[in-house]
Amino acid sequence: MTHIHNHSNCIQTALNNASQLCSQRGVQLTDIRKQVLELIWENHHAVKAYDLLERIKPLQAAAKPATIYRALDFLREQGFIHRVESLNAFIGCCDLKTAHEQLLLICKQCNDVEERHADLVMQALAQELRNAKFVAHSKSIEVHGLCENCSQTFNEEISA
Amino acid sequence: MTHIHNHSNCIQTALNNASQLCSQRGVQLTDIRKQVLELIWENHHAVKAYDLLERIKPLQAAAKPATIYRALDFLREQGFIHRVESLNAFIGCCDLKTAHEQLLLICKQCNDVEERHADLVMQALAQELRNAKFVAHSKSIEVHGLCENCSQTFNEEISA
DNA sequence: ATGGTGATTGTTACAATATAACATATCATG
DNA sequence: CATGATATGTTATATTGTAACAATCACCAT
Repeated sequence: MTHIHNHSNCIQTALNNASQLCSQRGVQLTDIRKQVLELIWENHHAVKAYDLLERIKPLQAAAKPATIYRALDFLREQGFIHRVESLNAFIGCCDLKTAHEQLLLICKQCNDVEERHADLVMQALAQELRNAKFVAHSKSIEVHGLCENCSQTFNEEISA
Repeated sequence: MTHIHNHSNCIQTALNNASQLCSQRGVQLTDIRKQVLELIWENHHAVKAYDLLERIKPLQAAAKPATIYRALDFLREQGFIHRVESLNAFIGCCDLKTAHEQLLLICKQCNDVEERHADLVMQALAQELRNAKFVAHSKSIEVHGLCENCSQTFNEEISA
């Protein structure tokens, strides 16, 4: 994620892609699902399920935990979002086209989550799994730390 | 993890190493902490905090959630256990000597968790983090699937 | 030995995350 | 417009994890 970008593009792209893929797949991007996806895309932070619940209530007065978790399940099955395991939280998937296995870089400072393909990491991992004779069904690679911007800020602060 | 092994060795080694490291570090491996570590090492499955709570009650009648979570915090700080993020569960660390960043292979069938060094994966990841200019504080790599034994069993079943 | 200090544990209460189960409504299609 | 599948409403509860403060214990200097 570059620090400065036109985020409304991100949202629009995500919604358009999801909409199109749902049509292709014959599944329904209902109001609730779309609203949840839109709320997740409000920024590049990982979002908690109960935060989504609070934020969807103006739109869906009847919303309950199950409302959110069902929408999240759907969006995950369709590959539109990732679950950040180490945070019990969720982020929009930036890359619906290619393989849905990515590296997540989670900044402790600004809370942004950056998604990266990291082909070489995935290749090395695939080799390691062959060595281990382990048949993988799903992979999660999550790194916590400071993103480029925040580590710069940090350095400026301590040298000031 | 090989399927057949003398597990009492695993437990003894883990407890001895922990004990020795605590002495070196001037921290206390109290009864509770030792008992929790021993319970975690009862097998190579990931263990849930509240399962530990039930299982420590015969030994510590007063045990409450905080009892377990405090012990888990301590054991993690000391690097004696890993938290399996994708399971909200914990396993003993098999490798106290080298870097504490490993690949966890989690079998859906038998629930065993295998820890692997995966140097090449870590190298590729380090390179990717340099590319991203991301300063890592902690890493979690978790793969769900079938271990060697269980995938063999599975193949035998479907060919039978 | 003894008293002070920080570390550890006891205890109560509660917050945060997630699911089960069943009723109702909506949709897509014949 | 009837029907089955999909989606949502609703209530209740299970699971996971913390906060806050009191009591106790371990260690060290005197």
